[in-house]
Formats: sequence, C-alpha cells, structure tokens
Amino acid sequence: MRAATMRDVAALAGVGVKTVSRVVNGEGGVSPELHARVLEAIGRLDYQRDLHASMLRRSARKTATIGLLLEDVANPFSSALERAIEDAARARGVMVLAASCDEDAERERRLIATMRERRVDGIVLVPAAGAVHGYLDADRRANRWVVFVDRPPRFLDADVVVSDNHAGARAAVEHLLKRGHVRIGYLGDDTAIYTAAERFRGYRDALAGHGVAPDPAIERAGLRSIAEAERAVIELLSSGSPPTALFASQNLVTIGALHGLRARGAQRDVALVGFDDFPLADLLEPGVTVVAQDPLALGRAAADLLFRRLDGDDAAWRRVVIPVELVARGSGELAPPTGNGRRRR
Amino acid sequence: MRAATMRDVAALAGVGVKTVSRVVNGEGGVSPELHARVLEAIGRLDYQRDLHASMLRRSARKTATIGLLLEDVANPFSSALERAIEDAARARGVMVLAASCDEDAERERRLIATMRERRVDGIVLVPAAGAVHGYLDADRRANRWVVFVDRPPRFLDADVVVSDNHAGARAAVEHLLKRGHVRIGYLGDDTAIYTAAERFRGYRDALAGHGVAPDPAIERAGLRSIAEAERAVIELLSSGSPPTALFASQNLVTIGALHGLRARGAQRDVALVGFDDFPLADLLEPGVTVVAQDPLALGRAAADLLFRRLDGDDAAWRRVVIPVELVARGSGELAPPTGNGRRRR
DNA sequence: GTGAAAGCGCTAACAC
DNA sequence: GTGTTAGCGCTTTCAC
Repeated sequence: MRAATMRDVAALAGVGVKTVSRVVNGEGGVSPELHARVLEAIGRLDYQRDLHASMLRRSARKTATIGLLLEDVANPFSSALERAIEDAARARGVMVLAASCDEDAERERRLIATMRERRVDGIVLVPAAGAVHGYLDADRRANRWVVFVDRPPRFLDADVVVSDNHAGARAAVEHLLKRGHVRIGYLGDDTAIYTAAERFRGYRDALAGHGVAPDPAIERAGLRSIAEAERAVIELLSSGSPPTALFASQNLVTIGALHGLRARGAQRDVALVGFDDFPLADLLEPGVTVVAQDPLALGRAAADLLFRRLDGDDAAWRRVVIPVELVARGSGELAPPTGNGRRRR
Repeated sequence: MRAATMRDVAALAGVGVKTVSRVVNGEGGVSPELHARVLEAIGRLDYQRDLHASMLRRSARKTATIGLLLEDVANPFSSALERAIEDAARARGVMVLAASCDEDAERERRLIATMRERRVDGIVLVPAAGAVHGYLDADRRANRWVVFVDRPPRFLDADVVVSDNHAGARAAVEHLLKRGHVRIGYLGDDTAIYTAAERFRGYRDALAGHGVAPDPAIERAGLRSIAEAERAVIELLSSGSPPTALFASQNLVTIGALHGLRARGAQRDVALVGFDDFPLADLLEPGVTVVAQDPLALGRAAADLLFRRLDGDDAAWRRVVIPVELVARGSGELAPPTGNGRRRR
C-alpha cells in the first residue's frame, strides 16, 4: 500500500492541498476549525510529509541531512567524533549519513558521490590516506561545503580541524627524555597519513631539541595493525641495543606495543607513551601514559564550522587546532636501566 | 550557484532530456555518438543526478537509504553493530542514517519519524528501554520494514535478532559455581531493558540449578554507569558477608566492577565474570573472563533480514538467536577463599 | 533511436 | 483565510 499524500489528506479533510501544507509546516493563517479537520485527517491516514519532495520545490533547497566520512565507524576515535557531530546535528534537526572509508581513497570518492546524489547539505570528512581533493573544488562553487577533520585536505583549500599532533608528540618524547631515556623507539602508522607524519616530526624534533641523534634502527613506520605493532616491539627488544623507551604514535599501535612488551615480560622495564587515549588505559599495570586527544572537541568544532557555512558564512577558510594533553599514568615514568651494572644515585 | 540539472546537460549536448536520462541510468538504446556527447556535457557541468527527484517519479520508490537507531553510536557494542550493517548496506549501494537514542523512548519515536520523512527504505532498531512499538504497526501495512536487534519489540510482532542472553548468563554463573563459589553477587543494568532482565533470569536459574538460594542483599540492579557500578562493588565488599564472586551483566558495569575491586585491592581475591567482551580485557591482570557477544554477527543477521524483506520476502516473522561464548582469562577462575580459617583439601 | 508531454509530492506565487 | 496553478528534477508513457 502506497503512503498517504497531501492530496489524500486534503480530500479527506475537505480542504485544498495548500491548507494542508500550511498546517504541516505550521505557517498559521488557518482557521481553528480547518486546522482541526486537517490534523484529524493526518492522524487517520498516518500521513507523513515527504521531506525530499518538499525540499525539491523549496527555494532554500536543504535536505537537513549531512554526510560524515570516517576512517571506520567502529574505531573508538571515529565513533566519538561521530557522536559529537550527531549531537550538534540533532540540535538543529539534521540527520547524519555515516560511512567508513577504511583508508581507501577510491572508496572515499565514491561515497562522496553517493552522498551528493542524496543532496546532503554538507560533508564532514576524515580523508583517507593518499586521497587528493582537488575534485571537490566544484562543490564550493555549487555552495556545497566540506569540512575536514583530523587531517587536512590535499590540493584544496577548505575548513579544517586538527589535533595538535606535532606538539603532542614532541611533549610525549620530551617527557621520556626528561626521565633520562636516550634510546627512544618510534612505532608509527603509514607516514602517508598526515597525523602519522606530524607525530613523527614531533618525535624527531624532540630528539633534536635535546641533542639526541635519531637512530633509524629503532624507528618503525607503516604499522597498520595491532599484530604488526606487537611484532615490531618484539623485534626491537630482541636487537643488540634495544630502546629503553617507546613512543607509539597511535591507538592500535600502542595496544600492539603493550602486547609486545607483555610477551617479553618487559612492561615494567621499558617505558611507553602512546598518542591517543583509550579506555582502560588506567586499569592496566602499569597504567599507560598517553597524549590524549579530544575527539568530542574535534567533532564539535567541525560541526560548528560546517553549520556556520550552511548558515551563509563565507569568510576565509578556517583552521582550528585542538590542544592535546599528556596524561601520566605510570608507563611513561619508568626510568631507564642504569648501564653496565652501575647504579645511579 | 545552482547545481546543473538534466535539462542543462540536454541543452549543452543538444539532445532531449530523456536521452540524458537513458545515459545516466545506463538504459542503452542510445547511439554511440549521442552517448559520447552526453557524457561530455555531464563532465563539463559536473552534473550529478538528484536521487530523490528520480526516486519520486519511479514506480519502485526506493531511496537506497536505511535508518539505524542505536543506543549510542560511541559505545563499542553499538559501533560494531553499525559497522556490520554498513558493510552489508554498502554491498548493495545503500547508505545508512545512524542515530543514538540514549535509552530515551521519546527520542526513539522522534528519530523514527524523522527517518520516515526522509523515506528510508527500512529501519534497524535497537529499541530504547521502556519504548513500546505498537505505533509501528502502520508501517508494515505501508510496506516499511523495521528489524529489531539486541532487544525484541514490545506490543508488536516483527523480525528480531538477539544474543542468547539467558544461556550466556547462566553459563557465566555456572562457571563460578563449579569453582566452588556460593555467594555470587549480581551487578546489572536497569531490568526494564530486555537484555538485563534476561541475564538476571539466567543468573537466578543457574543458582537454582545448583540448589543455591538467591540473596537479594548481594544483587544490585539499575546500575547505569561505570561510577555507579564501582560504588556498588565497594559497598558489597564492605558488607558483613561479602560475595566471593561477581557476575557483571554488562560492559560498563564490568569496567566499573574492575575499578571497585581495584579500589579495595581485591582483584585477585574476588572472582569476576562479565557479560559482553571489551578491548584489553586480556591485558589486565588477571585477564577478565567474559561471556563474549558477537555484535558483527548480530548486525549481519539484522541487515540480512531487512534486505530480504526489502526484496519482497513477506514470510512469517523471524527470530534469530546469536550464540555467545565464554572466554576464560583468569578473573573467573579465581577460587573462593576457604571459610573460617579451615583449608580445603 | 529519440523526444515531447504528463505527473511523482510538494511549495511558490498569485488569485479570490 | 483559502484554493488554484505552475513547476522543482526527474521518469513514465507514448508518439514519432
């Protein structure tokens, strides 16, 4: 059975369609009597306006729907971001079409096209590794806005919200340097990913700032999973001159590192600071010291930027940087072993 | 600037709109020459079909969009479910409108109405505590399908996918009973929630099966947060005759219980089994024994049911029960202390 | 093969 | 206050 239309309602109530439209949209200017009759008919027919048909005809053609492209909706960082954006959207009666790119640039492109077909009012995008965004230039001209979160666009100017990756990574590594560590291993994601590259830069800059020469032998990039990170740590610890501390540049990498340390029984000997907080980091022994990002703040800022654009703000592009915070819990405060059997005092 | 329409494309290519439509929808029956000219015009104008306008006129009026209502997109159980449903949807070119109800029945209702306005083809719903669903009856008649996941509908017959809550809880408690525990505390969510009620039933049935009388003094329901669960555990452990083991009927409650045990230094003395697995449960000391649900399987089954309905299957309602699995990691295998200073042999 | 006209459900513009 | 007509971007129908 086909859903009831405005015409059905009008016929049942014995009024014109425009009167029904006025009631449905709360425009006023309808006599109490007709108003009641229309509501009655709506109830009887279980009528529900077709938003897309209505928006098709309207001059301010909005669908009250935005698109959200994440790396993976199931990842805690992504889903916190999603939640923040959903809350901002709900406050404005806007719904969210959410999707996962899995770092696949081609999929990102296809998903954006699919969202376009549905005429979303705007898009919040965590770009996939390696994706370029020049093709989005046409959108701006068509007044369709895209806000970038967590990572900036490539080959495009646009609004962007990022964490302070460089400063956070630098602070993490300095935290370790201050405790006397010199051989600090780096464990990181694919450096094609902006955040990974920034954090690696922070790591190197911290070392340089303390006059420590980097040692590529204890730097591992391109770790794409918990298992890979675990293997990398086991390898590093088995080498001739193993690191006394580790900096893990990402969530999953940190967890993999924990597994690796555990496998070698080294969790109380080798210091560890991770980038990005995760649940239960405080319940582990020792607690895991991290540089905590604020995904809710990232999401709120992104939603805020997007909705301002949708409200007509066409000022210059904005770049919002969300601060991060070092949370000391134990693993990052482990001292380096004293060399050659000598004890420090 | 307004987005290009089919008429713009037709004008630029020097053909009729119907020819453009044929090309866009890959209908064939267009000469190679005109086909090329149309594609050229589409590229030049960055034309993108308006899916909703197209579906408005079509006879099989589908939006290729489904709705998904979760408890909270940021909760790991919910987001795993979302991911499974997204994957099934993407395989069919369908997008997902996701939203969080936060156990608010009124919000659930409003969100469903909002999704209706957008003419979603169907809805996957994790119902809010206390929500009733009789009003959805109209939808079935209008051929709009709703599939329930994790919890069944109330006052409505519909397709539903649930975990085997009763058997899982029973297995968890029997696991503790077999190790000699008799005073097993219950920590649970609001029993207005179906899953909480089922798990409580499993707990009681396990006790009864072993001839153990329940003691309401060590049963705590209505725990809505980590902090509440933590407080409940501390309270239980401070009482005259504290439990020697705990069954936590849910994710957050388990984590709260861990905090509580830790606060009293009892994590190696009081046994614990939780319902629902969580990341890092294996890295804690001792590892946390849980009854693991399979949210991906729940999501896949729900998506499967919904898409079958959308494909025209109108057989009887289906009820799918997804099995759960007890994962022993240490905390559930702790033995009870030997009473009155006597040692068992 | 191709295109003109009608109409999907709704609102804008304008009548009464 | 109220209703009528046209038209949003597209597909259907049907003529050429």
